[in-house]
Amino acid sequence: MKSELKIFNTLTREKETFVPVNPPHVGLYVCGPTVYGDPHLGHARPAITFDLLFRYLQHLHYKVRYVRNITDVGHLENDADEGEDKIAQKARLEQLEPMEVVQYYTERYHKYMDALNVKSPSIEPRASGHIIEQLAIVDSILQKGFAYESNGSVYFDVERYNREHKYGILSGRVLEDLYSTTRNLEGQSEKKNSFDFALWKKATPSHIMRWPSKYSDGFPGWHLECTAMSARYLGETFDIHGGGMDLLFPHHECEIAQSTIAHGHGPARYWMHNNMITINGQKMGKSLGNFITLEQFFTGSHKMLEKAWSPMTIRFFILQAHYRSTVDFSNEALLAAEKGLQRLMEGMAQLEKIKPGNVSEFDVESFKSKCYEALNDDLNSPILIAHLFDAVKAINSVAADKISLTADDISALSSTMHLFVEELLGLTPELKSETGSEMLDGVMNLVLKIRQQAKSNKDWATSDQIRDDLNALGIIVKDGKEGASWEIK
RNA sequence: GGUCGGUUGGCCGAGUGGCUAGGCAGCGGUCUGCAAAACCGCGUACGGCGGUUCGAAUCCGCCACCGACCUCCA
Repeated sequence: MKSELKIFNTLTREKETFVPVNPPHVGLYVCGPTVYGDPHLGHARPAITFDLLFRYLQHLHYKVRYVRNITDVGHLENDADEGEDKIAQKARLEQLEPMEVVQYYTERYHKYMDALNVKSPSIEPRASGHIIEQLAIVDSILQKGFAYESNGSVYFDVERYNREHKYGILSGRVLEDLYSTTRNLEGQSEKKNSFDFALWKKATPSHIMRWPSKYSDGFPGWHLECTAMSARYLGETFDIHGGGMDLLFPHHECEIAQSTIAHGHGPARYWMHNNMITINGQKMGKSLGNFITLEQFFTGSHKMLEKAWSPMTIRFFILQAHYRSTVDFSNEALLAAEKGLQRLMEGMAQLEKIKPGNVSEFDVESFKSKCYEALNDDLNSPILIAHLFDAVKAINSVAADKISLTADDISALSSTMHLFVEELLGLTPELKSETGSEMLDGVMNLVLKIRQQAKSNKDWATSDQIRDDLNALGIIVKDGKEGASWEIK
């Protein structure tokens, strides 16, 4: 039941059974961030999507090498191959060495990915550390006649490529259409066609980030880094290439073209793309100025946020939608996610406390199979979560003495829940109180004991005062069959 | 304009040609000294118009609206 993972391959637009090139090894490459700004909600989506994939593949006993790059050079700010390098621009504006910018935002990115419980990839290579590999690919493509030099820069000849291979197989673009739809921008005279893309760019005198090459002192084109680094660490053919849908064209299309010339074939067998996060139905994007950083989410410091949202709430919110659907942000939706997550985590905690019975009235095996089926079906996390809630309902019913479960089944359910909730979905209980929990436990037990005594004496005034005052302090008292329990809001 | 995708009950969000998605919110009930929590039950939704079919939210066509990509963005 664990086998038969199906994933939607953008290349074929169909769900395909996943078969690795060299089992048990799996090569996974995901386009990482360009580190020139604080990580925002948009960064969380691919990170969490492919984190789930990474975790699941490992669970299936694949030996996964997960490469997620850090783009620290070559990503231009503006129009096609003419703008300022993003890192360089930020460095200029803040009067920093470009690598200071890179260092700072890389650390910020790591910090917030950790908070979201996103596992580190196996390798996190930087574009600037692979200039030699990138230049080798430039040479190779140039030698084979699919690129041309122009004023110290080297451009990929898309028209020539299209004559022998098909340009647009991933995105469904037709080159003829691009003639009319690609913008003709100022200063593109270096290129034969506007849709040609840079493999190597000659640096202007003011450009700080530059490396020597036989073409010019310059820097690599943006699309090249992924081709160079994926080939270096995963080989020229690897299993899965992932990224956001917005990278589908032109970035991934260009990668395929480069790779096809340099290596004789496209880089990956399966292409996976996560959809966008929207705010009020519109894509969240830097250029639109409507993005909310993760820090703002976690602290609530953004005018659109009604309150702070915890990392696990964000993670759960994202996992509650399928990765290929857009997910629309709103405070209301986040509140629903927060409460839902709480219910799930309380169910997990309740599971450790319930008492076994003689019979089982919840089919744990069938539940487990359904959970696997959900993930096997193109990582359908919302369906998985729906099944998890069915289990929570069963757990609560046992706690309420409505149904019963045998000790064996409780144990099996417990390991299944931990597997799917914590290990695979990566949802962990959040520490609500950081200090003095042992002492607090003792104090609370005392307080609740006194309240119980008051209740026994029908001294409702005292018992209610304890409850209400605790509530005002942020501690919720819950009365149950086995006595009262408490938790911090 | 071109290409692609979407339109599901108050909100979010799955989905298969006929069988309850799930969460949040709401309503009724059980439990409770009261409340909270928990449990039980309820709403009978699928953009519009046609078509295929015994039967369609699910297949086809047209229309409307929304979005993404076509320029950097996860």
